[in-house]
Amino acid sequence: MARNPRRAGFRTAPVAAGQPPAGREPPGTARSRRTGEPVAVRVTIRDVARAAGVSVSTASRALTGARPVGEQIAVRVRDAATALGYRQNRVASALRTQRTDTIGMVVPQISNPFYPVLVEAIERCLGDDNRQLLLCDARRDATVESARIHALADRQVDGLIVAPVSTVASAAALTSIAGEVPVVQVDRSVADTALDWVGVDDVAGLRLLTEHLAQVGARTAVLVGTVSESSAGRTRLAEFGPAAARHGLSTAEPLLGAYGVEWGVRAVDELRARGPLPDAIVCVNDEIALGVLQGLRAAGISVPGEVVVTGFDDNGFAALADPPLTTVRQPHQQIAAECLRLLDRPRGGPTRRIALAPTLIVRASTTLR
Amino acid sequence: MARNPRRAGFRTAPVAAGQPPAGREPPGTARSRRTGEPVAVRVTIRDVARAAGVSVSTASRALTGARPVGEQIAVRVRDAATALGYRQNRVASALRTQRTDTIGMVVPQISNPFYPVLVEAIERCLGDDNRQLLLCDARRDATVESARIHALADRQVDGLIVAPVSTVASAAALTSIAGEVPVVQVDRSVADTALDWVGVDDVAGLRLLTEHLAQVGARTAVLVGTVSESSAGRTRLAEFGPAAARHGLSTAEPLLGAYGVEWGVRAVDELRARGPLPDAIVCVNDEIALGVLQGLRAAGISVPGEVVVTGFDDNGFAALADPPLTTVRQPHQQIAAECLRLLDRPRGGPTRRIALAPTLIVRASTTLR
DNA sequence: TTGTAGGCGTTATCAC
DNA sequence: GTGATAACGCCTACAA
Repeated sequence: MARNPRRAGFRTAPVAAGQPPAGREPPGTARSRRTGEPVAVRVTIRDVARAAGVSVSTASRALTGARPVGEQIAVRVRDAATALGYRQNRVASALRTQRTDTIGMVVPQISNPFYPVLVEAIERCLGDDNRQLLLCDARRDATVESARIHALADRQVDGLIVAPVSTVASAAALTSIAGEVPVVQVDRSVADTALDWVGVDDVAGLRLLTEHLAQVGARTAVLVGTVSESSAGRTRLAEFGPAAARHGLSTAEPLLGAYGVEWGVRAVDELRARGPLPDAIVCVNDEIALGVLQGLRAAGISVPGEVVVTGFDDNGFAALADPPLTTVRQPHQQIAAECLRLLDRPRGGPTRRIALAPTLIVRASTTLR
Repeated sequence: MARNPRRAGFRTAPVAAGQPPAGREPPGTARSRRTGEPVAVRVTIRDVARAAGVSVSTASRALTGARPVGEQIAVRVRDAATALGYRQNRVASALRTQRTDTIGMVVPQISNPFYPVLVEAIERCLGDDNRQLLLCDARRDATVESARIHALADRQVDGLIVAPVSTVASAAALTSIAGEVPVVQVDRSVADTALDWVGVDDVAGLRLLTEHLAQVGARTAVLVGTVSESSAGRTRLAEFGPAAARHGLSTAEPLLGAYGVEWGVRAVDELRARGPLPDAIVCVNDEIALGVLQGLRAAGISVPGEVVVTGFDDNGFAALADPPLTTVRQPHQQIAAECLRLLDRPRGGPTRRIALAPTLIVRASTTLR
């Protein structure tokens, strides 16, 4: 029974305490970028504890405030930390606590001007709380998106904010990852209704627009939208008809194309080929609207004289267009705040879909002067 | 001597092997978001090793490929990993290897449309390499910037890409952090010349612009720039005079204001107050140029008929302006690639400043048809 | 080639 | 309130 000295409970030949293994360079050794000489070996909490003459545990408690600690000692530890220039190793801390204070975010394409503003808003909320944002771009590709989502989860982000590339193709990865980390969808959403979502209230937005169009005297309107799989486009498409009807606007068959300015330009051609122009052209986003304005200008059609045009989002360049574009502004800061609120709330609550009210921004593209 | 059984080399009452401490919930226990029940306890490399019937080290080697491993075993391990749905815990890995496969980036303001394109380019390069981008926004504030830089360093990013807020105020934090993590400046730079920098070749850009202006018949030109501390603005300001002179353009005193569209609009007023307009208005970036176009339009001055206008950056909306804006396009993808190349190169090399050649994009704002 | 045994830096548990 | 210690999950020097 006692023949094998290595039974459970014994350790084999432990190295003498306090004597580092040596023989290889410890991974923490930094080297100066310029000189190549070793510099500023990382200051750990052990160093702080030693300098303050306390144990590592006490130092930790004094610094994190996890538990009460003697008045005098707290000061000594903090002073030592400052003197040594100690900064907590967040990686080690994360391994232990399972918290990274880092939120992951995946957007379909950061160069779509809608997202930088949203990112900025989220980053602002997080920064106030001393958390960081890990941002990924899905290149409008659900496969890339899935890889990014997993990469973020592997890095133990505390939460995940995703604007899904596709209503259908994004669903699987999102649903599966939601089992291991809190997830909130923003702007767009997948078909799976068990996932939280925060975005603009498209119905309200279209109501604002159609109401305004009716007020400026439009009788007929057409929607220029996208065939894309994005849910925002779909909702706006679905809600346009009813909203228009409620305000006495008659509508023609919507024009659907690819997301982007180019489509807006071409849509004008398609529209003219149909026959006489409607009173109003309602675009599902500002980029298409900017394309439409460009197309109309090229065709020598005056805005708002012959036709009025609206966008959606207020992407920062809408105000600079010629004529400046009437549009619906998204409540970015509110959206950001709600996303984080949902991520931070205790798990187990019901699924939420939060649609926030937008603001109508009236500019010259719908108003004669 | 042997009185104290706890001398170095002995462990005190280790817990029986294989018997978890119990009494509290292990941190890795996940709970379903919806049901609150424990689900899918984290799969670690131990589980994989056990399932494959090998030791943890062998499993690690098989998965990371750090060292050769038996053919059969490799397959067994990989199969087990797949079957269990094992995914590496990057936090633990990072603690051990001191690598996070994560790059930090700090931009002055992500809603400045120049940066999303750059971020996208960098993200693309990284994604190809299975690395992630940790993005922060400095809110145009060097204090915030410093906090962000340190937060990223504390998270052990493998490198740091920074577009400094200020030539002077950003220098201290950047220089100090460069001692512990590779840093490269992008677009803008601080005064400290010991830091690597990658950006566009402003001199070449201004040469392209002034050459083009001379070709289209301009004789006089004025620069609309910024008083900001950004280095790009400074360089363009400094280089404008010489470049113009080389191509026989006479220049007036530059107009300097705040970064942004509004300044462009106002600059037109200031310019008109001076007297007759020059032949060309050269703006240090597209946003100012868009403002100038708007201001000129409001004043009923025709572009390019009475005055020609140029921008800098080709920010995506330059093409949509009325008239479309002649500008200088930055080589984003090249800039991104060079940043990463500098970060990844072995330490100890000389400081590099890499200025990449831009492209002139001629549009209607300088060309009569 | 494979297994054993620390240890990366931190925090949580336990005993005092 | 304080200290000793183990463990988070992984990787790797060393021994076999």
